[in-house]
Amino acid sequence: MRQIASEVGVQVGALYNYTPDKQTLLYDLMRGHLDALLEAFTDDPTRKPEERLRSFVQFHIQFHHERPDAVFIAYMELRNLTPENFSRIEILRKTYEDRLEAILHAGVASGDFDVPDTKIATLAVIAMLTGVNTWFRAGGRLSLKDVEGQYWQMVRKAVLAQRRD
Amino acid sequence: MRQIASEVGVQVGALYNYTPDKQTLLYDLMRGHLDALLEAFTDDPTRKPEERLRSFVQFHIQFHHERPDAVFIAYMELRNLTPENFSRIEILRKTYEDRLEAILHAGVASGDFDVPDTKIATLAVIAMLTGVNTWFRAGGRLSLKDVEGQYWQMVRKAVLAQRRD
DNA sequence: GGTTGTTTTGAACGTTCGTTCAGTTAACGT
DNA sequence: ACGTTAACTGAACGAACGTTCAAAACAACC
Repeated sequence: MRQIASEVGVQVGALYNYTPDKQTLLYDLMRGHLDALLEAFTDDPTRKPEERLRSFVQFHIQFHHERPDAVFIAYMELRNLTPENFSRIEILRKTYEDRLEAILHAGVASGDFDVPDTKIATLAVIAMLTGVNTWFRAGGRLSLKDVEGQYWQMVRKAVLAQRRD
Repeated sequence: MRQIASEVGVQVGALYNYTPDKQTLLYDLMRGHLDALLEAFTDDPTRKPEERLRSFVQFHIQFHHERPDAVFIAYMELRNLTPENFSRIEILRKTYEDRLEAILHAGVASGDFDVPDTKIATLAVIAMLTGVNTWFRAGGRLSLKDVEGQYWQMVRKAVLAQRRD
């Protein structure tokens, strides 16, 4: 709390005009992040599953890249939530996962995708995409667009139904 | 330190017969985990890249599943290392990544795999596999063998050179 | 059984932490 | 200019933290 106050340029007591306590502040930060995530994501169920998945991959990478601090907190501070707040955050996270799973499910139903278990594929894809935040920094060898393209190709191939031979 | 002492069944002062300070204890835990990881992993460069990759996937999932606490610490406590210790740990982690990258590189060279950038594919695969630890618990709907199989299929398809049509 | 060496205890130290609050300062409509 | 409301300061509180150390307990060997 003292570090936050100092970076904001205020004494620590002043923070308590904005949050009842530290736990609530942490919860509000995470909640705000996940609300923004769910609000920003758009999906058009009338499009082809492959197009919807491509949109998801691009969206996820871009959204997370723009908010490295929020993403870091949302992952690393989970264990400091009270059980009640943890449950609330998990519900939001699950909601987001369900958006991806719906896409994978549609693709399996249409025969475009082939995965044995859409739930597992969902978690695998999200883990893979979120991993970008741990290493990607703008200004390096590759642009974010390059990275998006490469991850999209890997995700696409991983779930696509293979032509039989 | 008091919590560790209490779970060990000892007073807090006694811990300092085993570690000079808390930072060193944390570093030793991480170091031990990564040493064990590198020691346990085996790779046979004379086998086919696809076989080597399959071994890697299976090994990674199994090894991490057997040590949930060590894995948790190795990821969540990174930020509490001093810069010197952080660098040392990063070197070990990079060494492990290089093992996987060597496999992917061999596969690309032989034409079995097709990825634009083996470094990115390496990070993507590891992030995806390590993600298993965040949700898999024995005794659920799927066995660890099932999970290994499904992740292997996704990884395999993601990096495999596609037949052209 | 006594001696030596190793471990553990129990208590204390100086910091840092989250939080509170009386008192001061700033903001603003009238 | 004044009065009211909102925001911030500065100092304090109790608790928890990492660490130290003299004294006590234990272990191992002759």
